[in-house]
Amino acid sequence: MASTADTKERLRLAAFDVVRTKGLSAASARAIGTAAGVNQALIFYHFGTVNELIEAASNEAVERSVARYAEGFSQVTSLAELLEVGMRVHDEERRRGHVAVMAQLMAGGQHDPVLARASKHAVGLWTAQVRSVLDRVVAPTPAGELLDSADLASAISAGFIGIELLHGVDGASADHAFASLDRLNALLTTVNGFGPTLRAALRVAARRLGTRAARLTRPTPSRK
Amino acid sequence: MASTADTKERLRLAAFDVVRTKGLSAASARAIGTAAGVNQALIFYHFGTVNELIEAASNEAVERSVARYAEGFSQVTSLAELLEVGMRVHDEERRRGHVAVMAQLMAGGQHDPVLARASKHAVGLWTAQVRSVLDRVVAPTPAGELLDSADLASAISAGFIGIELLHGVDGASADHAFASLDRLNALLTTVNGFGPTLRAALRVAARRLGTRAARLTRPTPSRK
DNA sequence: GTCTATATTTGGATAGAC
DNA sequence: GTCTATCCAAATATAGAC
Repeated sequence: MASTADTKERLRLAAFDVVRTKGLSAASARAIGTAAGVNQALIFYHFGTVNELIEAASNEAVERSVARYAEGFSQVTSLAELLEVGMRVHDEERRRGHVAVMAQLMAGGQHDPVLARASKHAVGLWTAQVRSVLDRVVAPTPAGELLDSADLASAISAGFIGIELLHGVDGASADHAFASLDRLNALLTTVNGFGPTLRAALRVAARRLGTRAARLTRPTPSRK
Repeated sequence: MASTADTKERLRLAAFDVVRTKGLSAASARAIGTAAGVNQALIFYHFGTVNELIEAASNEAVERSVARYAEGFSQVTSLAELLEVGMRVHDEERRRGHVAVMAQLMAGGQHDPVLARASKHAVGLWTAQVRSVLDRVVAPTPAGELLDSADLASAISAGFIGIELLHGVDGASADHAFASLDRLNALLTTVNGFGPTLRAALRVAARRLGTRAARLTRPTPSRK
């Protein structure tokens, strides 16, 4: 009592699982079909190509994940709480292998348009979620004057992906990187405890340096 | 007038080039052999397996790269200068496709021990280079009291990899992430302009938050 | 919708001539 | 050391029976 039109669902789940446990390069039609307990030919019948199946699998997974934590994020009221919730979410998503899958898709997406689209969608959903919290919670605070929510949200996404890859290759080094994020966050939270004169001094100094840094960045716009 | 024992060298360069331009999944023995202008069988004769060739190619490239910028890093005397040199190096290495190759290898290294070893070596060399500058230049300053050089160096490496992947999938988003790094650096540099009382207050506050953040981190040690 | 069978291509790897 | 020829495994994708 199983095989109806949820064969597609089983294929999506199996595809996600194979990418998660064995990596993108091992996610062949045969491997996924076997994992799903159905014939590999059904992948092409239902999804067209293997990568389109993987895209569907990723989309489904990321949409569920973001929804899963949406309430938790909505209850955040400070930068410190955002740190706390964000780290809990990241930790849980890491354990579930979801970050690993995203990293695999992003690497594959560098040279495959379908995987690129899937990656952009996944990263975009997480970034939007984080950004909305930043806008609501951090923007009105002193630290918010020094940061741009879109910038920071993208940086957080990129950082998590980078740390995930580092982790799979050199776990100790990834732990170091993670510890560093804590410190920077602590610094930001500390800024929120500053008085008005101090804030003004910070803002001026940061602005001076910010424009200079921006000038250095410009040589590499998003050429693609 | 060419083919002597530098066939190995041509294979290494070709392997690097194929990974750079077409990605790891397209780096087959045949593709690399063709790019090198030699027969694919020579890959197995000289290097054993394709991945071992790719490892040799990566090792050679990263060693040359680090040496290439070593003098520039050695002349850095401040955090602001480190930002400047670091961004110039990153920009140049990105244009040369070296960051892209590292990202490909790290993704592949998640499930392949040879590629994992190559990735660890590459990331390790860059991290060590950055760390040595941090130790020399930043550690004695007020910002240095808030940061750990090993932590920050790993975070920088991870961040660059993450941004690279993000760039290939959503260029605009990657630009946002990069801008954010500038701002954080500006903030750190600003801290270096603080007077002694201010520094002390910062240090105490950061330490308080740091230990709390560390407690949150601990649940995910470098399991592998 | 699902399966079996198969056409076709591509990839890793080796044997053996030169 | 290098090449040709080749074996074998695995991959995508399709045709056609059920």
